[in-house]
Amino acid sequence: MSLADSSSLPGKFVLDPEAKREAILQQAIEVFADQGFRNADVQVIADRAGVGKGTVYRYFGSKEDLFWATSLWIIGRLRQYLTEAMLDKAEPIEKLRAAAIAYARFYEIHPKYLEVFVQDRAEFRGTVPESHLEEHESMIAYFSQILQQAIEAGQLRPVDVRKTIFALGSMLFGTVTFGCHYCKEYSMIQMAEFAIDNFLDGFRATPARQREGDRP
Amino acid sequence: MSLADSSSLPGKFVLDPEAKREAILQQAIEVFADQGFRNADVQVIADRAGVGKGTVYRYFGSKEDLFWATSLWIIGRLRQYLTEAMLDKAEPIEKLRAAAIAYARFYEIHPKYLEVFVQDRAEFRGTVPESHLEEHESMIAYFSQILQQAIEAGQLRPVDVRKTIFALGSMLFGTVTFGCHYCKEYSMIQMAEFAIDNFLDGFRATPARQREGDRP
Amino acid sequence: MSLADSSSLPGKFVLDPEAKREAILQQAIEVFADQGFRNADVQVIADRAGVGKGTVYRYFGSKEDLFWATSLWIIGRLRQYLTEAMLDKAEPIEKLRAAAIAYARFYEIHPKYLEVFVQDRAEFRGTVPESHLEEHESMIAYFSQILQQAIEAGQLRPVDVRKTIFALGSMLFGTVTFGCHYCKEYSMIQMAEFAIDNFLDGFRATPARQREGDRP
Amino acid sequence: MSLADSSSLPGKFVLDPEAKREAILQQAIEVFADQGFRNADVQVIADRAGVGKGTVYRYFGSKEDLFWATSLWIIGRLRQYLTEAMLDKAEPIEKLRAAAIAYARFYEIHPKYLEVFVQDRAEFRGTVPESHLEEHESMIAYFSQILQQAIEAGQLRPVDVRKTIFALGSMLFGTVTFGCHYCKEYSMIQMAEFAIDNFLDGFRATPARQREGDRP
DNA sequence: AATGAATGAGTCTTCATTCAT
DNA sequence: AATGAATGAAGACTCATTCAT
Repeated sequence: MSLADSSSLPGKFVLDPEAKREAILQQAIEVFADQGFRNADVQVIADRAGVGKGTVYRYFGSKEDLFWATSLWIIGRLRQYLTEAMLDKAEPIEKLRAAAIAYARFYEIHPKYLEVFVQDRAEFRGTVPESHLEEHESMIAYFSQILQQAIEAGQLRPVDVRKTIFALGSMLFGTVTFGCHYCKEYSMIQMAEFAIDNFLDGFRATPARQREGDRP
Repeated sequence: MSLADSSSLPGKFVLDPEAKREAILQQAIEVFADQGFRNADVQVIADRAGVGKGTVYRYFGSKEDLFWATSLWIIGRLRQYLTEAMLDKAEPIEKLRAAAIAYARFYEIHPKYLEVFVQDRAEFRGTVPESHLEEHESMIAYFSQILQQAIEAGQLRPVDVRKTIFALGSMLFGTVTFGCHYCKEYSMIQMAEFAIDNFLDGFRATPARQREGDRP
Repeated sequence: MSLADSSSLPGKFVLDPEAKREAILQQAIEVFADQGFRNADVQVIADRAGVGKGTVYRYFGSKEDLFWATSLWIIGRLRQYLTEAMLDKAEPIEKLRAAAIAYARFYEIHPKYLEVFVQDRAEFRGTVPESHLEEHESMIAYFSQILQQAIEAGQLRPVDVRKTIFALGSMLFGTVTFGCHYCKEYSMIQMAEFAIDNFLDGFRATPARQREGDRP
Repeated sequence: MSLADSSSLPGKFVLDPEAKREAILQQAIEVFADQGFRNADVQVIADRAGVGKGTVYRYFGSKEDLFWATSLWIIGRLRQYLTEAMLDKAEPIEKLRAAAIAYARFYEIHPKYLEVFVQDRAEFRGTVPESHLEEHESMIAYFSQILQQAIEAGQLRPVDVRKTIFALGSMLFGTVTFGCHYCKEYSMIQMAEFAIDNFLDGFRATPARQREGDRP
């Protein structure tokens, strides 16, 4: 081992590019969440990530691109979290319910991610990048499929699938961003549970009142 | 009427203070909606309102206070709009439905107001002024009262009123901000109608399926 | 007496022009002293004087002219104060001594005046108005005359009168502005007494050591 | 020497940080002296120093800090100048006299420095930074020591050392700032020489009249 | 004469981005 | 590849002065 091989020396860690990229991303989330996109200072992100300012630009191109990257990263994590939450659910309708509650839990666990998400909506109205739309369409397609299964299994009425998924997504978005912004009496999860149950009730093939007590 | 009565002469209108305040406010809404709060330039607002920059500061104190003023003005208009939409409805449940749809229609007619609303949530997480909270609580109380009446009239199940109002508000907020941001296939109004109907169905004392066709 | 004769009604005093001018001047001194010339806000002066901003401009023309007016007013007061301090002194040399100590006492009693004086020197290096120079020359002439008398009376050596008066003025100015800015251990008056006594000693026809104890 | 060694090429000089800092400082002195602190525009300082405005802020933090830096720099130069002026003087009393005249010469050579000094007193009455007070106390201590030696050597009467040093400093400050502001007939140096000689005379153990002609 | 609303030129300060090392 | 010094455009806010009432 030569003296130049500093990567294995303690004290000053030399990160590989991927780890460096990840470090910048994580700090960017923190700073964007705390300060808002416009208020955030790239220098602060660089400092917290332990890299030079130029490196942030080398890796992400611009402050805006960095923001999109954080946003996309969060969406990826959300997708993964929702997927895992549905793993042990057999019934399509239970998958939807589990996903909805996981959605709230995700942002309850990571409130910073929520702030980034809100920034996303507020700052960049007409300029969502292609990658985001694709990711979004992909999730819609995924949940539409599950909803379709629920309908085909006779669990839900034959509703307009796309419209219903949008309504569900909107409701959840509203619940975590708005409801819990003004309402401190209930947690996001409580509100989401309340919302999804009523939501599903409205669409059930078998009216709710006849299923009284069929959930734990 | 003498020639000196310049206030009625065309060309250069001399606005009274209230009209000037209103003009600034309207332009502020436009600019905040188009550029976002941080991006907005007070000079631009002043120019569009036809006043000096100093006048904007004279009337509103600071850029932030100007923003709060626009935000509060919009909430006032929304409240008025919702109130009018419920005027000719007799049944509590019909009032809620009418208000929900009016909520969407309000932002569909005034998309700029929606952008300001979103800015509100994104920019000022922990710093909402007292006046806003009061206004908000006031609206919650008002709709809670209607919901209570619906319950007492036996039209809705005896749900947790406050929780339900929060859920309703969250759903509507989500519908107008998020749903229609990504979904261009349906109008806000269509989505809101879809959402409110299902929402109410979930809470009806008489299960939805037994009321098939009871709405026009 | 008609009802319109409001000047004699209690509650809201209507000042005659001279009193109003005086009120503005006094408040200007306070504000210039507290904030410095550049930092001072004419609006604040107007408010404190209980007049409109326009009135300040009507009476004094500009902020700078107002400053000169305050400065000149203070010099006038100083002159009067020094004159009174010399009234009961018979000997020329005692007059000079009394004036020097009164100079310090004047600024010790009115520290705000001192601040204005310092502003004067700092802000307007090359732009002293004619009226100030005249006032200044007038005081120099006055004290030169006294000094001349002291020389003719054989109390002081035949020094260059003008030079000596400048030296005396400089020393006193330095004592009140600088010495007492950094030195909190002695009052302006103590420092001025110490300074003037030594100053005069240097110029006495009869060497100081031979007059030991001839002052109380 | 390669062509790439651009630092020695004429035309566009690339200054090292210390030289750049110095350039900004020098221009700041000029501008503060000419315009006064409040009136000075940081942009002008930057332009004259040949750097970007941001660079000024990078080096000095704020306009006020820049001012303190110039002020401190000048004090440092003054101290050095006084020290050199005393080098070839053996007698304590001659050291004091040399320092006093050097004090005047310093400001006569660098009138801009004087203006900065006056700004210092006028603008920042109660907010002198610690570094300035330390510097000041250090100089007082230094001259007090010399004065003490003069007393112990029997050249001066046993006066209150601290008080006398303050009186001397005040007199010199007054001489350069005030005297020479109004009096154009004598140079600072002439006035200071006149003042210090009389000042010392007042404190001599041997009365002045007995030493007639002992100075050139 | 008195007022104070309106104005806009003037300034400090920040920070995204670049680029020489 | 990595850095961080340098930049200058941008923008909030102030306040002396004016002038219509």
